[in-house]
Amino acid sequence: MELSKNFDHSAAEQKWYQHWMDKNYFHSEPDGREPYTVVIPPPNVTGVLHMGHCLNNTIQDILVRRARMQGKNACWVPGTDHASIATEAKVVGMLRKRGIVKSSLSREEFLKYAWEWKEKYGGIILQQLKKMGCSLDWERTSFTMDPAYYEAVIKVFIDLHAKGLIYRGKRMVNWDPVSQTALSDEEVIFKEVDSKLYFVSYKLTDGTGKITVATTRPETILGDVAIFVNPADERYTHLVGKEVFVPIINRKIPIIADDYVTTEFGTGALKVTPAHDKNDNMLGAKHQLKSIDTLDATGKFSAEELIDDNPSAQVLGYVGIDRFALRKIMAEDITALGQLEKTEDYKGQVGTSERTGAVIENKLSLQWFLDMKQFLEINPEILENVMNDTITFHPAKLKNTYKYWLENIKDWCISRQLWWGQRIPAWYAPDGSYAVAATKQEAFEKLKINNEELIINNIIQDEDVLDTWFSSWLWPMEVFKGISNAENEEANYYYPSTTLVTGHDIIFFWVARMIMAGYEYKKEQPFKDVYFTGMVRDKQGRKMSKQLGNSPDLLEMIEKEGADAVRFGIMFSSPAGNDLMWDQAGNEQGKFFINKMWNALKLVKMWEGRISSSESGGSSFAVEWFENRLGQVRLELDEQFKDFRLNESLKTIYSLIWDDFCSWYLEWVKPGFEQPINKTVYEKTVGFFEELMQLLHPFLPFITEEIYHQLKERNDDLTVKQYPAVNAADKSILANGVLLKEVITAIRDARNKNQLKPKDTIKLHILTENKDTYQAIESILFKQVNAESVSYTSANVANSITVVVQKDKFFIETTAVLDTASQKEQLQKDLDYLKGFLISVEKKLSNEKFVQNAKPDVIEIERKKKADAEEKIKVIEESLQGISSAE
RNA sequence: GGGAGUUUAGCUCAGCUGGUUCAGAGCAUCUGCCUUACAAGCAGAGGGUCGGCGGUUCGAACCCGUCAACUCCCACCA
Repeated sequence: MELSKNFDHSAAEQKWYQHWMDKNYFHSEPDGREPYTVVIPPPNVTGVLHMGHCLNNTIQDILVRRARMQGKNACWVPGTDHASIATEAKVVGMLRKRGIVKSSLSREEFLKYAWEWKEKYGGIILQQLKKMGCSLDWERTSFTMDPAYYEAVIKVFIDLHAKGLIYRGKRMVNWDPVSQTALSDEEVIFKEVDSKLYFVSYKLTDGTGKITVATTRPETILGDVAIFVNPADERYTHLVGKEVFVPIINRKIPIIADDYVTTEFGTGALKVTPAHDKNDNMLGAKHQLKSIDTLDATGKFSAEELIDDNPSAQVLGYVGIDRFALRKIMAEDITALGQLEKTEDYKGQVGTSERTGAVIENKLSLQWFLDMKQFLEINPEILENVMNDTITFHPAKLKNTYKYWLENIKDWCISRQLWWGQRIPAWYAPDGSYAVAATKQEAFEKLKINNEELIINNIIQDEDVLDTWFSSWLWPMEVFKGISNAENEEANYYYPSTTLVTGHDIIFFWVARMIMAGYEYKKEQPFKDVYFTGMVRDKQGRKMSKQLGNSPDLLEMIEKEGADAVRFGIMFSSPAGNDLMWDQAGNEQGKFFINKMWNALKLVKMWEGRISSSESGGSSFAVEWFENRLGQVRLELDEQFKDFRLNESLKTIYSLIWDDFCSWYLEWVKPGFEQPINKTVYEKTVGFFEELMQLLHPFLPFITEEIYHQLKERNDDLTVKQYPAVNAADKSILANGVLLKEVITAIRDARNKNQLKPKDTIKLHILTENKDTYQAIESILFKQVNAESVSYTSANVANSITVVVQKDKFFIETTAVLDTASQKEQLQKDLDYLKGFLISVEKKLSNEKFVQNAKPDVIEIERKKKADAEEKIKVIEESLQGISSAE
């Protein structure tokens, strides 16, 4: 069958993925083999594939495919995360478009819409992974809100609550006024913003003067409960103990001394609003001050807690005004009172919501927390086993980051004021008491113990759901039902998983917490290696983002350029843990590479029809050399894979195929025009090509499978073909290969420099002490430098171009006019370099301290260098004489 | 404010235990080729004070100190 001019990626991708699926190659069941388990970092169910996923999943696929070909029982589990905030926001947005307001719906109605939405759009991202060629076990697709998974999350909550690790409390939390929910510290992103520092004076109640404070948030003034100064600050010592009026509202508040206050900042006087700031809250608690919240859940002014102050009409006029608008109005109103002394420009950090981008408010709120410190005390392996590499981080530098986080850990706020997610299994009685239980009935039984009158219909479940990460931290266990059905056969076989591949941006969100859950519930690490990928950036170094529009459409790209080319592009430049600058040019290089292999295939297929049964002729050296070269590279690849240096592996294979196989080997065995090819050589060549495809397969699965099948008729598939054992390489053959390449290059260079046309033939004379070596490679040399004859000589050959390689001399006899001057110049240059080199080596060897201190083998190498250099100098000097005498 | 990292060719990066597999790769550039698989190619070539300074050592891209620039993480001094 005639081969197409180019590789048709669309057809191959469709054909082979379907074929692999039909054969069920990606499905895994526990058996006697060693498992190689990878759980996908579940993308958001709302997500679409982007470059980050492309990198991440390509890496996972490479690892999994290689493991599969190494005879391991590879299992790569796909799935999605319910992503409570992100998904709820999407559903709310969708409803708004249809003219439905969330608050008009009951919880059940809302969830019905949410599930509808999930069923419709939820699986898209998984389908997209198929386009990339990912060899996931689709029969194991999981979702963090699957019934069993849901049950597992609830079970864990109840268990941790029973152990006293989960508690409910009124704490200062990060409040997102847009999604109207509490957030964990990790979900808050600090951004630098230009703001203003307002200098506001507060009048002393005794009429003796005023005190001025600096604040960035004048809108919180009505919630002030005190002014603080540093006790050592002489400017204010006389004021401590006095009272001032809060502007506008004229509530009396005290001036208190506390060394928390920095004298250098602003005026050295600090207004304190315990309801709106973590530090203020801490100060308020320390000095037993009350807390007055002046904002509602949406960040609008609320006068509810100001009721004691008999708010004026002016104050009531603020009700319902958004905090940022209020800031301006407040500044104006204080100015009108003559109490705004000045403003200064100020750069400050503002916390924003990771999901909505809204500026976070600190808010005192009743929430559920996980006691992290206690959790870590119970499970010291969480830190220890990362530090001692039981769980190995790649790159290792992230161990520090991990350690620092654990050592400074704060309690994890796990409740969210949302509907989409696992609903907190706590039930409240009308008297405010509550019970944590799996079902309403159980909760009722518990509550009834202390409340005999209680009626079941009067207890109500907590309205909130759990943080998404409180479900995804169970992922490596629960995808095998390791929580909901602990100690089942599959969980025991596949857990702990082998390698986790994820972005370093979720080391705290996810990786650390999976390690926590793993040790708490399985007393075992969740994975052995963690490969952290960097962020994908554009070639200017900017993060890929929707706003910038610098993120290419991955699916469109795959469609156009092929999955293999895209995989090549992203892998070719992605060192572990470092950000990678993605450039379209990488895809081009991938396409060129694929084309190169396709052409090599065409060449080999051309030989198929003219195989000579004669065993004579052909180059046995080329075959032997490539066989050994393959073995050498296989060992190199093993090392690289061990350290997860995947981009280096790809480069190694790339060069092996392009340079060693195509540029050297195929040229060496290529028969003359329309000449037959030796049968053994042909079969070996096909075998080599197969092995190369096998090595490359994890990286570029489609083209390699296609070529594998094109090479000859067969019933097996590359995807599951097992790697052969590696034989130790024969060093002398490899050395001869290096020599041969060097000689060919040097002679070609000499031809180039002497302006010989490619078609001009030459007569080659070799002056060497190792004639045997050259006789083995003579036929290749002959062909590769376009010589009409090769012969051996024991003396310089006059009127020829002289080339020196290692200790051997080559004389190129040609009819073309020779430029002896440039030849001499070149030889002289080499000679000068060698002489300088020799001097440095001799200096080293005559240095007593070197001879004393250096390792014997290093000295031996230096001695050899000296001898080699001396010999080579001699050879070049002779050549120079030869040229001079010929003139 | 604390911590970590980076700095090597025009660009993106390797360089793992200090020593000839140590100054490398790919891309880009230059020269010559439409050579019977491939011009998406072939054959070659040029290009770097290894961020600066100082030190340790027989020997430093590599170890130490220091300065500089950039990046990231953590931390809400209002």
